[in-house]
Amino acid sequence: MSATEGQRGSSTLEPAHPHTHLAFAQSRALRPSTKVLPEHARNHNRSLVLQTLYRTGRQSRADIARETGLTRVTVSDLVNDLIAERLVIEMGQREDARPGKPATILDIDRSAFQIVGIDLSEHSLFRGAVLDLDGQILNEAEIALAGSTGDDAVAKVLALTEQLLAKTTAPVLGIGIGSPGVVNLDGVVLSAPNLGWHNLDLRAQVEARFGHAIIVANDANAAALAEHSFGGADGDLMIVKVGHGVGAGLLLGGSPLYGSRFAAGEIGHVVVGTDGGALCVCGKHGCLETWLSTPNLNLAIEVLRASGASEAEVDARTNLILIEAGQRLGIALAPIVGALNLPEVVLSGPTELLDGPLAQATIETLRNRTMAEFHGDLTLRMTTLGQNIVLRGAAVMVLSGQLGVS
Amino acid sequence: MSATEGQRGSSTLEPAHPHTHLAFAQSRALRPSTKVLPEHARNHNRSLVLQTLYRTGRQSRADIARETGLTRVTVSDLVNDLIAERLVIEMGQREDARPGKPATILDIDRSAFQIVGIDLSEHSLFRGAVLDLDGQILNEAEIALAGSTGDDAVAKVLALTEQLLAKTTAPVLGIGIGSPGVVNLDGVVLSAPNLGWHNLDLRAQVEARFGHAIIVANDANAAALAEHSFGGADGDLMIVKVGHGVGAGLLLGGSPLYGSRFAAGEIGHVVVGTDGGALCVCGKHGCLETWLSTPNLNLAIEVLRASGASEAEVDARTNLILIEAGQRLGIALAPIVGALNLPEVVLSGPTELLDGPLAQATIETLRNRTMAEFHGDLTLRMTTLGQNIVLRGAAVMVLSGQLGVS
DNA sequence: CGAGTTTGTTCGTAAGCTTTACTAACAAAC
DNA sequence: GTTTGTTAGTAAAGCTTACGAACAAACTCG
Repeated sequence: MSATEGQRGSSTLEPAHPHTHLAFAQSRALRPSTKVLPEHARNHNRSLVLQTLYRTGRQSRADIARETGLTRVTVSDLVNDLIAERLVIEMGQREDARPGKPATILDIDRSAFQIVGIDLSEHSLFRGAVLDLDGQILNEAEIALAGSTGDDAVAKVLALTEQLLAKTTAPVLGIGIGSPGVVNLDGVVLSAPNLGWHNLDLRAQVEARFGHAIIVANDANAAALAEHSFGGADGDLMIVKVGHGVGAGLLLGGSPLYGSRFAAGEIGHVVVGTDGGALCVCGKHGCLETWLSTPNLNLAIEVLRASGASEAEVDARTNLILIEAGQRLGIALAPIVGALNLPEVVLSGPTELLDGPLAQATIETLRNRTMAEFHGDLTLRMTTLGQNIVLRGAAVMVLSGQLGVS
Repeated sequence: MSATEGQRGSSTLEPAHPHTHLAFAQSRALRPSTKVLPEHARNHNRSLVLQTLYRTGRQSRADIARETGLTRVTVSDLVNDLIAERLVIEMGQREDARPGKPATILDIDRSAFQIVGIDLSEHSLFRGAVLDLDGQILNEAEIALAGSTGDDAVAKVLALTEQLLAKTTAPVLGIGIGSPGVVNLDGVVLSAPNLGWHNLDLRAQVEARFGHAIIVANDANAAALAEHSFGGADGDLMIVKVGHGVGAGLLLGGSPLYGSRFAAGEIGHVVVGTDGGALCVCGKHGCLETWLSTPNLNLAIEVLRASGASEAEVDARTNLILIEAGQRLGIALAPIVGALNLPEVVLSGPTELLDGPLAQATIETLRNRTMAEFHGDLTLRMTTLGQNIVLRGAAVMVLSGQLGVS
């Protein structure tokens, strides 16, 4: 019997029935699935320090200690590591006059690393950018898709990546790729019909070629992360991407929802309403995409324009088309928004189509079809990040994966 | 400069641009929000050991070490703590003949503690039970609600709790309560209209009276946990509770979804379909509850019986009513199931209504309205836990909150 | 100028997990 | 009956990590 054993035995014994509290109360830990070693804890705290610096910027070690609850000693130690890794720099002493030794201001060296972000979700081209650690775009590039699919499309991803890497002017933190379709956590594109990809290990292919840290995820999930980190949204939101197809990304408690088969957010082929609808390429009638995808909307509007009606007539009937589309979106979203108690829905896509009668009709329909108590919390708006939302989301994935920061 | 600093500085310096990998790659940690101390890590590992014992049962220290990845030494140390706390007991040596020193079999002492579970979700009574650590019901009790609301209803909760505590025959691990309505993480019932509760701190009231660890949560969330822990469902599921109202509980990745205002799963007042529907108490037309709640279904069937039609005719038209209800449920669930990529929907409620044409119509409607690729993964079934689902879910909450086990 | 305040570091300590090495206890094979 | 090899569990030592105490530096304020 060891001394340790004896001590513990007597110190942790519980009082007897019926009034027993266990000494420790596991806060809300559900199903711990892997062991935790001291180094994991250290990494966590390291990220915590980075995180506070990333969000607040320009703080002293003592500031960070107060905010994180760690001691100044521990923060100093972690910061020393971060400085040695060139991630954090000392910015000189704090200016403002107050008692005590002046603080040494720290900040993440936001120009020390760069991120390559790539967006594969557009119909006719792949877009990419070099971004700094703040998610600001430093350089852009694009490559026409020209109908490429399969390995040809992969080659274009690699070519674009190469172009972008050539434009970097600092060490590369990682490469983030937002791809359409169903992507698993290992960066394997399980299915992206438009690109002819099935079980394509895109992450491995890019890594084999360039050797950086690569993260591949669904484009809408990337967009949701961007909206959270850079668009001012909080941690619970749904982003609806309207384009050639319709897809969604869900962020719950700050984390993307992937779904049991990584197909969360694939709402384009959910049937909307109980009154039929147009035939969809998938074979069903009345899928959300038949109401809402940009090709379908633009087609309807062009038919209208070619009809020879007056301009006022065309405008009025265009509005009706957009309102109908918005209502259909609202009908589809209402059960989701209600079931998830979502406070925020964000639209991404062509502003001229979405940002007006369509969005208005969507929010009205949502309110008409969900619980009234809940309406005060419910907002629907266009993204503030425009076309770069997936690129910036790809950067968030890299930041989050490499630094634990976002 | 300390030796430590010098070592770290030189050992963690990164190679130069453009080919940089940071020494550590944060696996998938998102936004660390609090510091982690060694004791937290220890608690986590402690729960990990308990968890493997809870699920597998009857293992040796070496077995646990192999399964968790911890060393035998660490497992021994943790197990000694657990034995001192009376949570784990040695069961003697392993029987089967194999080389080497025979193993000492351990198990959680499943009779060492008991749990009180309470279900407030039924319309006319509160039900409760004493359960063991396996979630088996040892003793039951109930108390007629008799129309009580507000403080009267609270008094009945306390009375029922007292009855149950009197029936316990071992130290009480905690008290779990599944309440209808909107419940926040602190056990405050923000809103439960049927009970006349608004911002009622039920957890505090029960704790003040009995002083145990109390967990209060939404009934459907509790049911979802029960279905996962005891009903054989995996970590992603939606449970739909049909009763006086209609509510749902969502489990994503093994964790309940609470929603931004703790109202996740409140789908009873989502409008279904685009063709009107009956007027709901909430003022809207065609809410899910108007199609599916047991009072409404029973009323419709009774009207039918009183109509003087033949028995065959009544049966046939009853079937039509149930099929219609099932279709409406499917219409409401399709966007949710699609958006979340949910593999499993479980129904809880009166078997005679749900388990037949209704469930059949629901699954068919779901399949007709979601992506075909996804159908192979999609199952819909009745719960296997019957009426005790919320009670047992309440026990899971206590197990998970107190031991990190479920 | 002295008192008080704040910063950041150094030193020693406690906790937690690992590695290494050991003993105990067994089966199998000779 | 002995040897060999395996498995279980313990003991000791060491490393990592975070903490508290103490302190020097540098500033403000009265």
